[in-house]
Amino acid sequence: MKPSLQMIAERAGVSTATVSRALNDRAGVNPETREHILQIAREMGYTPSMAARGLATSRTHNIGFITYKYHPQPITSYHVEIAQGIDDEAQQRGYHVITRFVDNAMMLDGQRLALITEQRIDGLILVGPALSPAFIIELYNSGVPLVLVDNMLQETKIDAIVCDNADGTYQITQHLIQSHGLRRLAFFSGPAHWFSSRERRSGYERALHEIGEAPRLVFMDETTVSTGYAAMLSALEQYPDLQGVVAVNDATALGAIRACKEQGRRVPQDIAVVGFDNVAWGPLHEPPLTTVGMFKHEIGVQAARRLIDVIERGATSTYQLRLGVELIVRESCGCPPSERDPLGAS
Amino acid sequence: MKPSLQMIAERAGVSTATVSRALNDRAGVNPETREHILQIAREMGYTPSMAARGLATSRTHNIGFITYKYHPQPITSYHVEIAQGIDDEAQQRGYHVITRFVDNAMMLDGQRLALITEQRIDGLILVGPALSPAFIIELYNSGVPLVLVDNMLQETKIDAIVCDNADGTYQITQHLIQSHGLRRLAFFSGPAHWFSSRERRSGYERALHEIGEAPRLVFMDETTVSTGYAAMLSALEQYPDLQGVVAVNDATALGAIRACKEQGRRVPQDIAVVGFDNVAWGPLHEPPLTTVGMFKHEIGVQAARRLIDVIERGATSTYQLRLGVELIVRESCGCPPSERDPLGAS
DNA sequence: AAGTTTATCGTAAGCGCTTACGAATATCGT
DNA sequence: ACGATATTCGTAAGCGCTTACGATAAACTT
Repeated sequence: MKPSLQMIAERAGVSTATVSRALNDRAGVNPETREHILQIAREMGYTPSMAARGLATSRTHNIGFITYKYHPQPITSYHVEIAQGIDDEAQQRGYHVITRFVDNAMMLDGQRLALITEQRIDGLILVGPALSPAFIIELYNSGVPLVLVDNMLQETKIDAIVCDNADGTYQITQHLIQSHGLRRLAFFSGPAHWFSSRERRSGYERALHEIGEAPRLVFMDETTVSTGYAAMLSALEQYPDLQGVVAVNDATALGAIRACKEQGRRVPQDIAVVGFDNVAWGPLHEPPLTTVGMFKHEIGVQAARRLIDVIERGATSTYQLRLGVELIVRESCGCPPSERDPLGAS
Repeated sequence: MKPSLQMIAERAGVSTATVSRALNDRAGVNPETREHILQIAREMGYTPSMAARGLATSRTHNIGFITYKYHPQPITSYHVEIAQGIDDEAQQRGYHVITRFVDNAMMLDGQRLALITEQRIDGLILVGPALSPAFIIELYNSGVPLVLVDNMLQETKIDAIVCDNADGTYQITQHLIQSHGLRRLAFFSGPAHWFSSRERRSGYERALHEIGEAPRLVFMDETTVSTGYAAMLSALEQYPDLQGVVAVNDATALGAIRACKEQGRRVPQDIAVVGFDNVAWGPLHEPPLTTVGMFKHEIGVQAARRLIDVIERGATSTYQLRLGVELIVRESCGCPPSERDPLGAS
């Protein structure tokens, strides 16, 4: 029989109210009796029933982690790392995370998430640029605390944690320009309505603008290996004198490189290709991928931290955090092999 | 104000008991009143509060998904695909999944999971071979329904969903033997106490035994790119006449290939290397990786299905399901390039 | 010393649901 | 037509916790 507040109260010779106060560190209980109660609770191995506490307080100590159900599977461990960051912070603060993958059908026509209507969660973290704005806004309007990750709805005032996408592409484009003397560079962009695509594109454009070069854009409706492959074929045709490609992410960069190889263009000698995300297999690829890394674990931690803060203390103003990124130079940009970390992190 | 059972009862002019019965499809309510009640519930957009229901029934409709917090990040999307399978099945049956990453510290000395003591979940799915048997057994003894994935405790009678590891390595080893005429093959094994390592090793050994060849084993204490790399160096030294390597998973296969390249051994011409897992970047590697694929999504679905069955109907006998695997022939075994699916799935 | 504040703790209601039990009514047998 | 059985539904208790409120006692005031 699992010990209840009731049982502890009897054993300690006090009322359940006092036990509750003692256990929750609330004022109004004598230090001695408090200690006594805690002692007994410890002995009996007491842990509160979250259902009961939730019913009484209408707080669950659960947070939702919503992400898009990519199909096919993306090639990255992106979500896992963010999820770990979230879980680390959540665990530390006594929360638990419920994961839900949503697809397009579920985002349609006001499908309220069961998570919300059943009051299973105190707040939600929405990850990725593929979640539709309509869906996000509807969740927002339902009143649950919300934090966006890797996405931002500019018009609204929804909290968001993103990495500095523009700075990332700016840095990596500059690297191609300054370290390798390349000028005729294309950008392979994802859907224009994706936040990260837009931002990454802007960083690339700024770098090109600074040297007075016209941007060369290729748009893809997804950001996978195959769309990267197709984009490269189209780019080679459209811009015969192309010197390099800044891809919106690593998966498309990889597809692009594959296309180059098949077309007899050597990477990086004939054409440089760089990505964004720093996926785990980047160092193992041939050539090893030059890319921009984001601190995924940290992003998760920050998202959870903000969400829990809002849940517990309420929100005053909007919180939109932009975390820095790191340029990761390997060989696909034209740099020589490096000694350090030839196998990557894992 | 969120509609409650109470409010529906008033509107319908019946008691809450009747509403509850109607909503839960229980017997003892007139078809007409039932329809009337359902109608009103629909109009008011009613969804039950899980906290209240949970308190009354001591069932949460939450299941836990516990996995090891690998560090560094593994190079595979393994967990994500399984998680999606689990979530798909869970969602369909009205369950939600709480994910928790555990590390060695948390598995130590009888740390009861808060998930259990706080009664947040009705059952648990434990994924991966890295969770310690002591930890698993303790959870098991606490009485929560349990399903193991990619792991199995032979002595106990804990439910498990695994893939046919032995058959996988048997098939792939046979492929090296029969299609490529190789005989002097090594197996790179993970920790011997890992279930999947043991099984995979046994398939390899069976294939070698059939041709009367002695097994060549190299043990690694982890199964990462770097341990694969180190294992290859050691194998080349130990077995100068080595013709091929069956690696316990793709990450180690990749590390092994990297080592070969650095040692001036061509893969697959001088030495064949094959893996297990069919990670997403396999087709993009040079050479494209020959490997064994498991149906990760299906594994997740089956695990969730079994778990929920046990939760709802109780367990009679042990359920240990072994799902088939598929041999995926690419080029690292020595086969010629294939036309189909050059970019892989994504 | 009487009134005022403060600390401690119990009483009891309530969170939103489920469910045993019994009452009322309807259906069936003969 | 009368008792026996089945169906429908309300009453009320209870799940394990929190919390407003009030009672009591202790510690201050001037």
